[in-house]
Amino acid sequence: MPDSEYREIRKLDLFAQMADDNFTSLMRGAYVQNFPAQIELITEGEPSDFLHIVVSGSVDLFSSWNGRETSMATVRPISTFILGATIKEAPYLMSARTLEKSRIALIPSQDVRAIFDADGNFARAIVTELAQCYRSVIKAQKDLKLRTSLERLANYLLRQQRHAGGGAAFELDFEKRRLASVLGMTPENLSRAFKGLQPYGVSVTGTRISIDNQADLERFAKPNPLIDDFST
Amino acid sequence: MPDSEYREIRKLDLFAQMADDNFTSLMRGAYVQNFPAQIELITEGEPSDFLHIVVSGSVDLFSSWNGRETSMATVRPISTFILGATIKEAPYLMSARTLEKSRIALIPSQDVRAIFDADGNFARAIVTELAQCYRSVIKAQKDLKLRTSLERLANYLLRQQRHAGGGAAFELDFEKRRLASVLGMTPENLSRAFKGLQPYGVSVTGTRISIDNQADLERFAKPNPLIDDFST
DNA sequence: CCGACCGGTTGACATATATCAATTGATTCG
DNA sequence: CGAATCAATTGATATATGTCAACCGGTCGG
Repeated sequence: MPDSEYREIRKLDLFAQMADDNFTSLMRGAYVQNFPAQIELITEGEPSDFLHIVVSGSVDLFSSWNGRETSMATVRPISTFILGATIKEAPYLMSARTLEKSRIALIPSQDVRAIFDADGNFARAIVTELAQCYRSVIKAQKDLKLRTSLERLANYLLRQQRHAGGGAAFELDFEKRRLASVLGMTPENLSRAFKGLQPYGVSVTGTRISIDNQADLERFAKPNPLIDDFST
Repeated sequence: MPDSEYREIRKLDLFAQMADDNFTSLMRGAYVQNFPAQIELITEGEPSDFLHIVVSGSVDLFSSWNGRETSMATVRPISTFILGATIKEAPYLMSARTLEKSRIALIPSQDVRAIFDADGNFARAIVTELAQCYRSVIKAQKDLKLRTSLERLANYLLRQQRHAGGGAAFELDFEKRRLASVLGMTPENLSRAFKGLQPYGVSVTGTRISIDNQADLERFAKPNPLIDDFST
């Protein structure tokens, strides 16, 4: 593993505070691999042998049932995924596929569990990370149960805008079809939802979004930190 | 706190393996209180000062936005709730109210965090519990995004049946209006959904459910451990 | 350059779900 | 008991969302 990557991973909240020795031994067992786009990295139901870290590129977490499929989340550098399965030593609940050419680090789950016992700082970091993931899903659940698809889109745009720096115009970082799936609707409906937000000053050209009337959109979207603020 | 309760709480996965001293000091700071039905114990957005444990009775976790409200989960003895907020030292994401007369233990969040650092077994238990909660919400999310309301009800009935011992007839443990909210539908629709399951051999009398054709219902519901199995 | 392909869009339509209003049936309480 | 609630149900209707088919416009490879 190149030194720059090693240091990037080290800087992750999950690893930043742990003892050098422990980090080194965790990394000794790790693989880092390049994958092309559209490769299925893990499949739901399989045993969770590795904790995954997206070093570059991006990964879609999705799930299927009875011939249907839905995107649950997108993982971007640098963060981990399937921490829950690793900790519980349980099967993956979601599948993962690369969205683009991606570099992924794989750390054997048993090493993670072993070092958890040996390193208090690492243990605390894992708990914090897990609690973060847990709370994120609850927020997503609230978004889904309490809002219509139009409201979900409006709030997504406000979040994305903020994430992109807060300017009136910004880029979607998803393909629209995947955005539709993440928001729990069909691509056709997403298209109509964008139209439905025009009266609130939203205009769309390809992947470029422009929010022409911030106050109006916010009045409609009613963003709420207990649903939309990712950081708490 | 009566000795029997003390021992009950001690037996919880979360506390079973920790050192006696640590458990004792955790309990020393704890309150146990009786609440009547329909009391709001916590309100979303407030700081998470206490980890809560339902000793007896039952508690509804719910959430509101823009005048709408939805049930997220029901907590029954003996288990904890809002562990995520306690760990993150972050505001509650859900409100909680007693569904019936209930006995609740309250452990100061800062004590939980302090003992986490001091007791490796407790730390490991917290991580396991958190991972469990996390995975449960993901399952709920999949249930919601991948299934129609009829399918959600069918699978709920199968889960409930199993939980009640597996016999053809069993009792709902919710009021129907709350079940509707948990399943993400209106009470009216739940009523129609029960009708919609009649062709698959489901009959309903008040809160009593009878599954007359197990195979038929399962063929329709297509239960899947990665969504419906609570234990993994 | 052309044609195949693919994502996105649009319109027509079907289905699922919510809403509103009214009724029923059980339970509580004076 | 009888009035008042309240959950549950039902029917009529409205709205939201999904499905299907057609079309558009870019991109890519021969």
